[in-house]
Amino acid sequence: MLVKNQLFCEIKQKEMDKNIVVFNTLTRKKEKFKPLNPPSIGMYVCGPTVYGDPHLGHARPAIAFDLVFRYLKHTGYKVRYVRNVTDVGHLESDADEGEDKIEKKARLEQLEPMEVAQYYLDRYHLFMDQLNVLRPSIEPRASGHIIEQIAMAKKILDAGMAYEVNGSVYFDVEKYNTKHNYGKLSGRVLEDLIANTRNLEGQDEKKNPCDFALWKKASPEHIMHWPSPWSEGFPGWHLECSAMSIKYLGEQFDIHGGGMDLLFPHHECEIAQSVAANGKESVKYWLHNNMVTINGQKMGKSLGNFITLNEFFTGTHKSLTKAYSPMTIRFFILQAHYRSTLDFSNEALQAAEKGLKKLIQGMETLKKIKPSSNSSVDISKLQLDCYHALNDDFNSPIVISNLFEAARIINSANDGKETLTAANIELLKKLFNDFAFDILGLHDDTAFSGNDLTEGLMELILSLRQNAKVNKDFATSDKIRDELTKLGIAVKDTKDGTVWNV
RNA sequence: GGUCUCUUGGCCGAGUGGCUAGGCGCCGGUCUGCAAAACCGCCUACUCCGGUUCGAAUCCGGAAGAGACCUCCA
Repeated sequence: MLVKNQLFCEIKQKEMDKNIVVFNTLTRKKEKFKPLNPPSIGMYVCGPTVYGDPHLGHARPAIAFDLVFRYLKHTGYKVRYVRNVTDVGHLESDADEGEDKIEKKARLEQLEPMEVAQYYLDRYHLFMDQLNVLRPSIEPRASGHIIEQIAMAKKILDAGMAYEVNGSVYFDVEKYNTKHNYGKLSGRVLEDLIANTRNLEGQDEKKNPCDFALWKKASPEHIMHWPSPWSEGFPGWHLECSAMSIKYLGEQFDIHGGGMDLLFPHHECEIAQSVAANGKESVKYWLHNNMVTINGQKMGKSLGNFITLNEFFTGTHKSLTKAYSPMTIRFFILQAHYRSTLDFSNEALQAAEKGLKKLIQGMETLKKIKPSSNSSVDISKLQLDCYHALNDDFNSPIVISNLFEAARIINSANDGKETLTAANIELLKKLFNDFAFDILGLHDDTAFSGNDLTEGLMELILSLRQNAKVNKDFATSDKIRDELTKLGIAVKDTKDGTVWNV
């Protein structure tokens, strides 16, 4: 019976994996997902620039593409997932006069640039691990691929699509656009771009304000620089992703992901670079996640309205009424479709926290359900609906709604209002294992304690002790103090009230 | 200013040309020493104005509002 059931599931699964549909930004339509070389899939996602603590906005693409990675693997594909680390290269065009971001921070803190990058990369890993985001197959660093980037810039120069000025190399957008379409991904028209691009200082080297740097000559105060045929310098903003994706996934690969804010110019430039260097586009499906908003506005570095993951986990940001566990954050993000904006609020986060708890408890309750000889529910429909939802552009909210329905069935069965057969129970277990744990990557961290839990508990214990003292129940009040002492917590009654420390 | 996107009930959020997710919250009930949990019920929405249609919240046009990108950003 059980074997038969599993077989049925496997067959169903094979049917399902051929029907994945993804929204391709390139065509602005949902398209049938057909890998270039099944069962292998190449996926590249733009990773973090490691010069600050990761915030809620960084969790969105990490989790969105973690879901894609997990689901594609679940359906039997062999996925090579590459996510880069930007530890050099992003120019700042404002008052900093082209100073490298990593470097700027380094000078402020009197550290080696690589020391700063390493520190924040470690922080990034720490928080992503807590969010149960799987590590990518390869995590290449831009600083480790200078040679590849120089080689690609050379190819673009050889193709006549770039020019050198004073040791810097720029991509010739206008020339490229005579043969190809610069703007095909973002839907922009070059003439409009030229008319609307701001003229920033220090850009007189460029033929056209739209041209972007492939290689930039380092100014004397620049400490991060590498030798190249053109100058001691550093690679331009967009080159690393093109060079590294092609190096590890080939000249053509299946999926390229990233935040919608990278669509232009970053991803547009990647396409131009690939076409100029290799004569063909490298990406088949472009997937973009939407932004996390706060008070209706994008949460981001530049606006300074971001809340770091560390602040969420400890409840230490002024906008937070409490600490939220990593799984609460993960669940909160998965409750919205990856292409929709997601608005942060304490209320929404608390709703996510309670909802997740309900699911986790449903799974626990399932363990004690006694099987009946007949069934009053159809579990396989829930399973099928979950597959349909994921096949339809990774619709996690629908999956979650089906899991809630499963939890409702479990609770009702526990109340004797529904009946479940042994097969039903097995299927429910499989449902939670596959979708909640394996694909959505959720697990039980309800015991997670933020700093405020200890504070709250101590406040409670000490108020009970105070009550005992007021009632002259000194046996109880002394017992509380002695037991706390045994636990390593010192309690002292001062004239300003009771204080404690570990 | 240019390009694009969005507007769903108290909140968060799916989705569809007719069968009107889900969570949280509120209220009522069952249960309960009290509470919690659980279950049942309730609150039934789609910015506005036109049009197409037997029928639109869903398609088309217009208006208003919000946002993203055009500069580093996930």
